[in-house]
Amino acid sequence: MKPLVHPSIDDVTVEGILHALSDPVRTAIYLGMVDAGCAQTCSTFQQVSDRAIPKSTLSQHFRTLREAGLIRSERQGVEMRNTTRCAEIEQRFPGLLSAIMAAYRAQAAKESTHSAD
Amino acid sequence: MKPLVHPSIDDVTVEGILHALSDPVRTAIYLGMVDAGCAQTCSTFQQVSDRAIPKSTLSQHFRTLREAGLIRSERQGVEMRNTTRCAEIEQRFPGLLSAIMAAYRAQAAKESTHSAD
DNA sequence: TTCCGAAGTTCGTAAATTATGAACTATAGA
DNA sequence: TCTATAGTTCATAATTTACGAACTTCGGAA
Repeated sequence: MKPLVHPSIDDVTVEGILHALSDPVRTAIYLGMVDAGCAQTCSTFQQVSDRAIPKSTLSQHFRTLREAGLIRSERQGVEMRNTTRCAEIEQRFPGLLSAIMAAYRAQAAKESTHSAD
Repeated sequence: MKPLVHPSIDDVTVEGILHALSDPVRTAIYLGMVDAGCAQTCSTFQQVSDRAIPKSTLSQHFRTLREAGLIRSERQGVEMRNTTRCAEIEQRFPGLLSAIMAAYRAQAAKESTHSAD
């Protein structure tokens, strides 16, 4: 297996971050990791919003998040511990991640309200 | 020609915005419009960062921005007047656009510094 | 040790997106 | 009415993404 690639924070790009977070599955994964506040394994997310994601697809999504610089993955025994790189990104692009996450949360809140109209 | 489609602000999604702005050409267009502070035509952007963009491609990029809800386009004679929908989006997703634009500007600033290292 | 199962990755191919040239539409002005 | 300009649409090539099947690793039995 190839070693994991993590871009240095200076190589992280805005377009990479936006692209990674423009996919609802990856966003669900990322938000889940942020909410958990601690390392998460891939298999934690096999089920995303009522939909079962094939593990090969899930693996690619984690790779996208990793290569965009959003998360850090470390092999630990047979599984993978994933943590967010929020702090580094906050330093490089202040306010970016929190604005995106707030927007997603606002959208989710609105959607759930909607069905009760 | 088909009439132009503009989503209502309530149908604008975060993923749509992030996807639209994860492309460097579209971002350059959008930032250009914001900087100009007034309506811009498509042809203003035929040249984006040293690269000539075919007009069919440019047309698609404008469509993507329009359908994501980022801009409003109105036919005016033979040309198209494009304006941003910043204010509406700011209301729906406070801070999102300004954080993204600030991040892009920070990145551009760093890149131009870089060559002078 | 050797074997087995769990967790992920990689590869090949199908499906979906995107880019772009060529042809077309609409409008202003001569 | 003719022509040039600004932009759109369409067809197709190129790129990206999804996912099943096969593979790799590691941990824990037996």
